[in-house]
This record gives sequence, structure tokens and C-alpha cells, in this order.
Amino acid sequence: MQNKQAITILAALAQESRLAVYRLLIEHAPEGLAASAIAEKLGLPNATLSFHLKELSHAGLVSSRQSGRFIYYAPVIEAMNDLIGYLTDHCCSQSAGTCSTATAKCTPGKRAAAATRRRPTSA
Amino acid sequence: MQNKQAITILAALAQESRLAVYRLLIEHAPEGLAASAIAEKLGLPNATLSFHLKELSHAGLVSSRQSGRFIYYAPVIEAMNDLIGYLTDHCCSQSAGTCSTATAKCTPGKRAAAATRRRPTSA
DNA sequence: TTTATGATTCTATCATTATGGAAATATAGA
DNA sequence: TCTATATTTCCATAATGATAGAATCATAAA
Repeated sequence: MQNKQAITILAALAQESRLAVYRLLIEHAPEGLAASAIAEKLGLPNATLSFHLKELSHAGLVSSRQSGRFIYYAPVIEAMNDLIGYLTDHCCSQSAGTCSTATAKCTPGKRAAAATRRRPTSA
Repeated sequence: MQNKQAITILAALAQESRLAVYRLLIEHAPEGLAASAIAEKLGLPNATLSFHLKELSHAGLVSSRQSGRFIYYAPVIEAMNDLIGYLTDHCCSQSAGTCSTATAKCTPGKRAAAATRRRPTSA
């Protein structure tokens, strides 16, 4: 994961409403929730929620799919996996081997990907 | 880890200069670096760096200690551990057991703490 | 004490982000 | 079509964050 991408994801999560949205979606993974349901559950005005959903989408943390008049938003687990991988790769001294590689594996199928992700190419 | 604390840490890291500072300090853990050295290596004006260091300190991501005229800044690994733990605890469906708990253990001594941290008390 | 150096605070300015009402767009049922 | 509902975009405003020069504070050596 690139530096800039990490910053984008961190910034997307570093906001109360957005973090709440993301966590709510996590609770409803993998189907997700319609925007209206999110707005109701979190008590957010439509316009405000839409703004934050756009941020989350732009950061790649959520995906959306249309179903009739509803647009369902769902979390993109792999983005979180990548972020955790990035933080893990940079959270400790690289010279000394003091850091046991923490493996982020939020879904069973992702383990191979997580193992692949961790490269010595520290950007 | 509390919601608000996570947001504070995420926000602290979600900025190019601050992330660069943190990563630089990680490379020089555990002693850390003097502010002047950081400023020189990253090409940041003193005042700007000081501003960012304050943010990082406030978020608990770095600590400082004075040594003569120098103030050394060092990363607080546990804060990163806690963040990774927080993200791990909330990155996947809580109902289904789809998420193998990822263990963040950036220093050997932290493993017990990491195991303790993971509580079902999802705030 | 004087001088030099390291670091922070003060201050002003600029840039970005957040908020939410109102209008516009999109889909589906009557 | 008309109507209702879901969602987004537009827009103005407010709030927060970033930048960096200049002044200030702190430490230590001369």
C-alpha cells in the first residue's frame, strides 16, 4: 500500500460520523445497508451522510450497489486489511527484527492475499 | 481503546508530514530523534514541525524527553498497537466468526497486552 | 553575563473539511 | 403521466487544520 493511499484511508476514518458509518456497515457486512437506513440509524441528514459516504467511497473503504430505489453501501474489508498491513509494516523498527508480523485476516479467504501483501518494499 | 481516542490517532496519522515524522521516528526507535534532526531530514521549518509534533504527542503517538538543549522524540509503539487492535476488532462482522483475530505485536513484550486488550466490549 | 543554539509559542494567513437546507436527479409504483 | 420515495448535488456558511515568519523561551558553553 502506498503512503498516499494510507493517508486517504486514515483521513476517511478519522471523523466521527464516518467512523460510525463504517462500523455500522461492518455490523451489516457483507450485504451492507441502504443510505436511508444509515441516515436513520445514525441520525444524520441526507446531505451530510451523502458527503461522508462519498469520502468513504473515494477512500475505497465502502462500495455501493443499486437495488431499485435504494443504494446499498457495504464495507470493503480488503481496504481495512491493507491499512492494517500498512500500519503493521511501519509500526516498528525495520532494522531490528523486533516486530512479529501481525497478520490481518478479516475474512478467511483473505489470508493468502495478506501474506502476499507484506513486501520488503517499504515505500 | 475508545472511539474518540482512535479518531485522534487516525487524524494524527492522516497527514503527510506527520506520517513522515512518525515513520522516521520508527526507523530510529527506541531512542528517537531530536527535533532539529527531524526538521533537517524532512526539510520542515521549525515552527511547522513543532506544530505537528504537538499533534502527534497529543495523540499519544510519540513521547519526548529533554537532553541538554535537545528534545528527543520517540514513537510510542503501544499506541500503534492499540490502534491496530481497535481496527482489527472492528474490521469485520462481529456476529459471524469470520474474522481471525489479528494480533498486533510490534514488540515482543507486548504480546500479553495485546491478548488482554481484545475484549468483547465493542463500544 | 553574554552569546549561540535548539525548540516552542505567537500570530496572521491560507486551505481544507464539515454541515445541512433546498433544489435536482433517479427509480418505481399508481 | 403523476406521485412518492431514495439519493445526490449545489451552495453558502462555519469550523477546523496547515503553514511559516518573527518573537520568545530554555539550555549550555564561552
